[in-house]
Amino acid sequence: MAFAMTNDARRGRREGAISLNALRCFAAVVEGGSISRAAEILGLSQPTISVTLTGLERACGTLLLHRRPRLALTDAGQDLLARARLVLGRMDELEETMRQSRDLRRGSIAIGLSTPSHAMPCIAALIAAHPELRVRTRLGNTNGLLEALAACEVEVAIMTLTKPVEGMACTLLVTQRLIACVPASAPRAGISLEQLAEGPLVLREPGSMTRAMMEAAFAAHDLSGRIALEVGSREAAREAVAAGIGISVVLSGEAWQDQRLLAVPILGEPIEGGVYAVALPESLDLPAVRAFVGLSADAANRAAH
Amino acid sequence: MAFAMTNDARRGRREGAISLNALRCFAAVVEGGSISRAAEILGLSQPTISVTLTGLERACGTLLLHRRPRLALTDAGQDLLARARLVLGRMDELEETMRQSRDLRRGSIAIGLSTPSHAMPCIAALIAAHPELRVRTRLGNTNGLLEALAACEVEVAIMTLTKPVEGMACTLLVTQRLIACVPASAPRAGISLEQLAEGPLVLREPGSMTRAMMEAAFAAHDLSGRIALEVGSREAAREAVAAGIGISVVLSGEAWQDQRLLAVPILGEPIEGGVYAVALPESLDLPAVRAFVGLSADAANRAAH
DNA sequence: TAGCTCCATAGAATTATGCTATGATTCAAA
DNA sequence: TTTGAATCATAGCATAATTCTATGGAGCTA
Repeated sequence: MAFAMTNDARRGRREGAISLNALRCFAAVVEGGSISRAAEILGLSQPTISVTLTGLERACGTLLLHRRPRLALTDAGQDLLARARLVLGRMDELEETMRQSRDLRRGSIAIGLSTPSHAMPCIAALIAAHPELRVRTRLGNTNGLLEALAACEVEVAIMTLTKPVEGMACTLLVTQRLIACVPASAPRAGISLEQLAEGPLVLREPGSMTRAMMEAAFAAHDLSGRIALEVGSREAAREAVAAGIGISVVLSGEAWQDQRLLAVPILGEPIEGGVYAVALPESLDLPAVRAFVGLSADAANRAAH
Repeated sequence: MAFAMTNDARRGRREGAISLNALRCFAAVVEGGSISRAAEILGLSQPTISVTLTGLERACGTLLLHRRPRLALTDAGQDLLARARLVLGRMDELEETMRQSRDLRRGSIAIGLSTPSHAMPCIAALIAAHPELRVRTRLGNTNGLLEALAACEVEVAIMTLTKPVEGMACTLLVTQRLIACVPASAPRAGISLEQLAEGPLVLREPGSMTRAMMEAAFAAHDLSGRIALEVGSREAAREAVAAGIGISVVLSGEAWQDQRLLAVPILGEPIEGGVYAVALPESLDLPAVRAFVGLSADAANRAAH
């Protein structure tokens, strides 16, 4: 053998995997026409490109470009270049996609809500700030929404709670008290807990926080409410009261704008609950959830003024 | 703010680039349905996958999959998965392409040759061993081929040299001597250098190694050949001798099978030259060149027996 | 020949990558 | 309820990859 065995044997070894970095270097070298120019383009030092390129050739098991007399792609280099550009192109798209997701210029969020009148301004703020975000909503009572959160059916929910839920990230938006709702045809200035217990009451189903708060208040005073009708929605409750079936309770912020009804305060110690934005702790790593919670808190602060 | 700021702030940081490795982990986790399973698939440990996945989420700036209650892709995760599979697919193709290039199941080689009768068996061996390799040839004299090699117009060449060329990887295949070629109509048993110098001679153009060897031999003996005709190819020389224009010289292995001609030894010290496989040193990193040189040496060894 | 440009190599510092060991959480069965 | 198995996360450490600066050699130009 007359040819030298200097470093050729080492180069011939097939070792290491092909890295994105190496492909980027290679493409830059071809684009720039020289290793030094590639280093400039990539903002790296010239030796870095040189070494990376050598490593790529080792990984490919073949020379990729002749350095003399001027930079020239070999056959395999030509092949590699086309495919490297394919890979890098898809990679750029992928990164752009993630950038859009992070900036909420893409993607979607499912929001649960038990108190639409509180939730809608928050949702409106979200849509205004991120018009390209797809927003879905789901109505339910507190218990149902907590289950939906645990099952990842919604990412975040606006709901009523007496206190933050263990294991959930709960952001208090506003504090509200329960008020009674009576027919306008039988007006009164206020109503005591005892009078409420006598009913007849129109209450929501178990699982509703309004119902739970009411029952807790009765229990604390050794009372038990006489429930005339159990309803599955706020709308049903409104019509029931308007029809004279009984008295209902509702959060102050959710009082109906209805001529047939009258909102009256419950006398004695106020029965208070909070409207919270609730999410799984890890869901706060979703940019859309983080943005929604933040905007909701802002909206609540603005409304407090 | 009611939600904890444990490690969420850290995760929200946008840092680091997205690596192929991370994408492979992510795809494996989705495919396997769990982090542990993904570790199995990839032959890595479970913590490695866990850490890599967290790093990917940090790089993307968003949660990619919910771990509770069961593994579920987020919106961004769904996006990422599709694009990750695109990138990884192109990457697999790229690696397969390089594997084929390395194994000579793809690609091409340009071979220069000055002595077809020596080169063709080598080329035949190359084609037989690697039928999918595209082979091009180019005929020329020694000087022309050396220039073509330097300009990367051919990757390797089979040519005659008196000694290895500096700066080129030269593999000696066989050693041959010059013989004279006279018309069959004027037969003789041998011819001295002096008789040759008297001519009339039919010689190749400058740049031909046969011509250079002849002139060197004349100069060493203080002779100068009388050139009757300068020709640009071996075929022209053959016809010139057959036509009785003069005497020609040729390497022993290149003697013509022609009834009109007679090969006779040159008396005195033999004028020897070697048939070499020549390439740029770095071109030996091309698998096709390496294979061709190896096969050529093998073919020469076999022929020597 | 002198100077300039370009590429390759060496040695050192920083960063990535991957492992083992271990803790925390969840789910199912005793 | 409690225990055990399974799964994921974290910590600490070792190894490998990446990138730098400094320097040498080769080719081109004035």
